Amino acid sequence: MASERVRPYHHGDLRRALLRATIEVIAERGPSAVSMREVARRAGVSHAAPAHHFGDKAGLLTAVATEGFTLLAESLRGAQERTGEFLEIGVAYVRFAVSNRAHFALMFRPDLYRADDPQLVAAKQAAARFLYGPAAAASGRRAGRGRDAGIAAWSLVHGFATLLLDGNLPPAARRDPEAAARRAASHLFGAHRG
Amino acid sequence: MASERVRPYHHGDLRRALLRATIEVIAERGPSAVSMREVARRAGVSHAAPAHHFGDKAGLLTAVATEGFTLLAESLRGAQERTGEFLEIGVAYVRFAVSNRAHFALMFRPDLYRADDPQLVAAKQAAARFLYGPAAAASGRRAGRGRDAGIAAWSLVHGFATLLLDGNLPPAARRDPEAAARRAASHLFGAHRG
DNA sequence: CGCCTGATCTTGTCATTGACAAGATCGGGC
DNA sequence: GCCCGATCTTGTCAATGACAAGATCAGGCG
Repeated sequence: MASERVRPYHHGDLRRALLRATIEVIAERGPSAVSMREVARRAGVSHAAPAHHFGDKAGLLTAVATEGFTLLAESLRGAQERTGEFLEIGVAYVRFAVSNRAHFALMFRPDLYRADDPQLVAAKQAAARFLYGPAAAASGRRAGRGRDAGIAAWSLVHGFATLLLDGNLPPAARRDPEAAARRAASHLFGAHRG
Repeated sequence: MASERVRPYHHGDLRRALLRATIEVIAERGPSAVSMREVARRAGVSHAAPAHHFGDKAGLLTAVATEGFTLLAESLRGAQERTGEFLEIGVAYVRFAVSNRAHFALMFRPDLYRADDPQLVAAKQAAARFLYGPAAAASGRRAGRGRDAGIAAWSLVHGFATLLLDGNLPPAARRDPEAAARRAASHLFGAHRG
C-alpha cells in the first residue's frame, strides 16, 4: 500500500523549504499574515513540523529576518567593493529592499520576531557597519559629525525604501526606484550642485 | 439583584474607549499583538462589542491609523505655523513619532489595516502635503527638483523615526531624539556649513 | 548483519482568536 | 405609552499556536 508514496517521511531539507514557503506567504499577504500551518501546508508537511525546526512562530520569523540581514550585508559589501562610493551603498540598500521585498518587509517589524536573538543581532550589526563606517569617512573629520552623517544617510535610504514599499511615494519613484533613490540621496553630501 | 450593577448596558462612548484600549495594547505589546477580545476586555464590554463599531479587526486598526494621520497632520501644521521653517516640520515629524509611538507604529504597517479606506487616504494625504509642499518651495525652481527634495526630506525624517523606534540608532540619538533629528536633517538643504 | 539511539516528522489535543448569527436592552421620536 | 433602530450580549464555528506523545527513519556500533 506504500506504492504511491510520493514524499518520504524525512523531507531532506525541510528547514530551507519552510523558509522559502514563509517568504512566499509574506510576499503574497504580508508579514502579519504568516501562519505556521499555512507554511507547513506549502512545504507539504504536517502542521507541527515547523515547530521542530524553529521552536515557535517567532523563531521561524527570526530565522527569516536573520537571513534577510545577512543578504543585505552581502549586497552592501558588494556595492562597496564594486564602486567604492558611499552613495552607491545607499542605492544598493534600496535595490535590496525592492528585489527582496518579503525579507525587507519583515526585517523592520521587530514585534513579530525575537529582536534580541544573538545571531540576528550579529547579522544586523554586520549590515549596519556598511552604512555607519563609510559615512564617517565621507564627512568632515569632526568627532560627532561622522556618526551624524551615517545616521542621516541610513535614515534617508531606509525611509525611502520603506515609504516606497508601502506605496507612499509618487508613481515616478515607483517606476524607477533606483534612479529616484540616487536623486534623493544626492541631496546629502553636497552632490546637488545642479 | 441589579443593585450592584456597575456599568450600564450602554457604555456612553464605547467607540472612543475601544480606540484608547487599542492604543494601550499597541504601546505594551506592539501592533501585531492587538486582539479584538483583549481590547473589549480592557474596555469592559463583551467580546463582540467592538465589531459593532468597527466591523472587524482591520476596521478597528484602520480607525486608529486614520486618527494617527490626522494627529500627525495637526502636529506638522502647528510646526509650520509656529516656525515657518521646513527643518522644524521634519523635527515635528520625529517628535510626533516619539510622543505617539503606538499610533506611529501602526500607521506604517498597511498590511494590518485597510490602506485604501477613503478617510484614511485623505488623512494621510493631508499630512503628506506638509512634507511635499514646503520642500518644493525650499529648493530650486526646477520642475522635478522640488518633488525630489520633498522625497528626500520625508525619507530622511521617516527613516530616522522608524529606526529610532525600533532601537536601531545609537544611544545618543535615543537620549535626545529631537536634537539628533535636527542634526541629521540639517545635512539636507545645505545647512551643514560647519 | 542487527540493534538502538537520536533526529525528524505525525497525530491528537487545548485555549485563544476573528467572525458571524441571534437575541437582549436601551433611548428617543411619534 | 409605544415602537423602532442603535447598542451591546451570548453562543457558536473554523483557524491558529503551542504542546504532548507517538511513529518513522538514518547512521553508528557491536
